[in-house]
Amino acid sequence: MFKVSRKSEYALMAIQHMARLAPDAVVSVADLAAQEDIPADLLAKVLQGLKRAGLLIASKGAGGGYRLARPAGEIRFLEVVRPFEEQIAVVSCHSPVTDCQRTDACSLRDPMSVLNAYLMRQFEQMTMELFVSPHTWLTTGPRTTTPAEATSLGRRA
Amino acid sequence: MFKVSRKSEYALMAIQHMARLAPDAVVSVADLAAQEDIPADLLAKVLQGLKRAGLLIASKGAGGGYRLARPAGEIRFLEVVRPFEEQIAVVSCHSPVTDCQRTDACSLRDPMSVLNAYLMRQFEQMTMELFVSPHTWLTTGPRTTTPAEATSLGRRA
DNA sequence: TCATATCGGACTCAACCGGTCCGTTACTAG
DNA sequence: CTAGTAACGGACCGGTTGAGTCCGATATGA
Ligand code: FES
Ligand code: FES
Repeated sequence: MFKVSRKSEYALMAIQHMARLAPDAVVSVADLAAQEDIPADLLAKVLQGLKRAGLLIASKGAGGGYRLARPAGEIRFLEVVRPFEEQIAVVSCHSPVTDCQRTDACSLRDPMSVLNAYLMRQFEQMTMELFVSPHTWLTTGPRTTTPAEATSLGRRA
Repeated sequence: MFKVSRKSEYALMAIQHMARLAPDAVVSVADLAAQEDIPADLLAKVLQGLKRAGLLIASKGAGGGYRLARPAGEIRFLEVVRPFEEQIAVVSCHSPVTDCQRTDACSLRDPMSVLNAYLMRQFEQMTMELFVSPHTWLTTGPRTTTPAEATSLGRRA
C-alpha cells in the first residue's frame, strides 16, 4: 500500500536536484539522468509529465533543457506526484476511475473519506522545500495551514 | 498511489461487519461472502490471513466460523491491512523488500522518512471503531495519543 | 459417520509498470 | 543557412503482481 510509482520517485529526485541548482539553471535530460543514475529515456517521460503539469519549463534545441517554473517552496508534494498516479485514494470508492461497483452502497466509503481527506491535506501542505533543506522546513513548517488545523483528524469533520 | 489492495478492502468490510454483530457472534465465510457480496473463495483467504494476524478466532466444523478476537475499538487500521500489503512505505528506500539499489546514497530517504513515520502513526491511532460508529469515533478521537502530538509533522522530529 | 467449515497450496488470466526504441519537431550555436 | 542538439511522444515489450478460482486435506460437531 501507498508506495508511489517509480516515476514519481524520479520526479521527486529531479525536482530536488534542480532546486539545489541556481534559481534559473537549465539542465538537460541527459545530464540529469547521468548524475542521478536514472534511465534517460524514462526520465525524459517523467520530465515531460512535470512540464505538462506546469512545474517545469522546457526549452528545446542546443543548450536547452528544463528549469523549475517556480521555487521549491511553492511546489507541493501532491503536484509532483499526481501526474504519475491515477489512483490517489485509499479505497476504490473515492477516485473517478473506479472499477468497483457497490460505490453507493459501500460501507467503507464514509469512514474512509475522513482519512482520505486528511491525507490529502497533509500532502498538499508539504512543499518540496522539505526535500531541499529538511531542517529549515521542519522548523518552519507548512505555510498554508496553521498547526492547530492539523489536529482536525479525530476532532471535527 | 496508496490505494490498498482489494484484499485489504475485504478485510476491512469483514471486520466492520462482524463488529456490528453481537460481541461473540460467529459467522461463516459463506454467510459473510453472501451478505457482503464478496467472492467466497477469496474472502476465505482473507479471513485466514486475519486469523493468522490474531485478529480473528476460527472454529472449524459444523456451526463453526469466525469471530473477533477483541472489540473493534482495540483493533487498529494498520493491523487489519498489514497482512495483505507487503509494501507499507511511500518510497522504495524504506521497507525491507526493496528492489531499488541506491538505498544508502538515496537523497529521498531522509525527507521521506519524516512523512512515512507520520503516516504510520496516523494509521496506528485509527481504530476500527471508526468503521462501526463514525460519529462517536469522531468525537472521541484516537485514544493512544493526545491531539497535541498529532501536530508533530512539520514541528520537531 | 457424515455434513460442514476452515485450511492452504496450485493455478490462471489480465492489467499494470518499468523500461526501451525510434522517428518527429523545434530551436540555437556557429 | 545549416548542422547539431534536445525535447516530444507514440509504439512496443517482458516481468511482476494481483484478483480470483479450484480442489484436496483436515478438523469438528451433530
Ligand atoms: S470498496 Fe468498492 S465502492 Fe467502496
Ligand atoms: S528511492 Fe531507491 S533507495 Fe530511495
